[in-house]
Amino acid sequence: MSPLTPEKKAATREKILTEGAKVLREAGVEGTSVEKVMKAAGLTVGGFYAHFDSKDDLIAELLARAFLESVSRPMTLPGTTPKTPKEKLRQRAKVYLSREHRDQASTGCPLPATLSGLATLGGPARKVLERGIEGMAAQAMMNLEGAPAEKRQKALAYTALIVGGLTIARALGPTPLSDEVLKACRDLAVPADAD
Amino acid sequence: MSPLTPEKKAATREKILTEGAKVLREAGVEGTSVEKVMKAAGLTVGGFYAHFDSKDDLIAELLARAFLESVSRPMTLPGTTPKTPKEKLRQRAKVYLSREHRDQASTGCPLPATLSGLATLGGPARKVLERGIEGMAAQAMMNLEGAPAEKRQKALAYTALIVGGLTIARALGPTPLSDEVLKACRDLAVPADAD
DNA sequence: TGTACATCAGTGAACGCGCGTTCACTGATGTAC
DNA sequence: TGTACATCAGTGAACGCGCGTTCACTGATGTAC
Repeated sequence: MSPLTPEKKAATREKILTEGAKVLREAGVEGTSVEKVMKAAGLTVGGFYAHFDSKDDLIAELLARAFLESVSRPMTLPGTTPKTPKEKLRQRAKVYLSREHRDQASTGCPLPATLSGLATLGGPARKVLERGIEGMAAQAMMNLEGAPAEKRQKALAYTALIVGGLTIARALGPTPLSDEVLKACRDLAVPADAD
Repeated sequence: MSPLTPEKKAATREKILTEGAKVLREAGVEGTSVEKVMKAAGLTVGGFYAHFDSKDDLIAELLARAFLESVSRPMTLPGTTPKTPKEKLRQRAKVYLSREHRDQASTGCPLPATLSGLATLGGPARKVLERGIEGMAAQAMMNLEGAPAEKRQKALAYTALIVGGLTIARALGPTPLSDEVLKACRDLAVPADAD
């Protein structure tokens, strides 16, 4: 039926997406060049267009996947088993706002590197961002209490806080001030008032 | 002594910086091209290097100025006179996280458009960012209560929250979700518990 | 006061470079008979 | 089973473009005498 096995092509596409995800998280939208991604996948530039319509097409797909990963990422630290919703939120903030997450951008949240670049991009990428923010907020909502409207509002602010903290910390690099920002956001994200 | 009046040259430099500031806030570090800035200032590309060593030199100066402005910006709404520290903080958040501030990037806070790009830039730009964050936090600290260490921590988290909220809102554009994010951050920034 | 000269802010064309995209090609794979 | 052919993922060179930067120039301004 087909001259090449479709599985092989799909595998190549997967490889491009996997490597592209790393590049995107490190270099942002504008820093992600087609050649860089293809080289990382062990291929040459020209072949790219057998898998994607354009660079924007790739970026949109990468963002969509990155958000899915980001949301489905385990919220717990290895070796710990948080019980209460509050503990879960605290662990999530601890992981998201950790020095490790700040310093290893290539496997972490894609938002800090991409947020600024998205304003330039067109409609599709913005829709992806919208779904991504909704996803992060929905994840937080599961561990909040109160009326739905109140929970949603808290979840959105919580999301903005941890994203803002990580974005600033990444921009500052590994410095004392950067560490301070991370800690300050951890504490505001989940106040230690109740338990 | 000199062939041209130095005042005139200084005025031209000022014009480049003024117009450059607008471009930077709208287009970010990578979107700010020397030609764009010079055209906005009513000049041609070549003349740029009579005033600045390089594009990076311009960016660093623009950022430094933008932070100064951002910090010295009045925290009050026209026609109102907040009295208590809490009221001042609330007004600051209201202005910073307003739809107007989100939609008019060219005259607002430079952080959302520049944060992602700064990771790429070298040491000087990072130092400028550090001073900028310190400045914003110091401004918030003036209206916080408690022990100095506690105040500083709260101020840093407050800064990350409003910057994160505005950055996400700008990336989303003028949408209902974007409005929700702004409101959610305003409420978390200054809880309505005490007065 | 008038003329010749020096300075230099700003002009505009050119440079090398990396980008996204195109395209003629090649070679491995699968089909037809 | 063996041979001729078709397909198409991937190659590698080329394209047009915008970028940061350079550079020979020009023309208004100020100085020297």
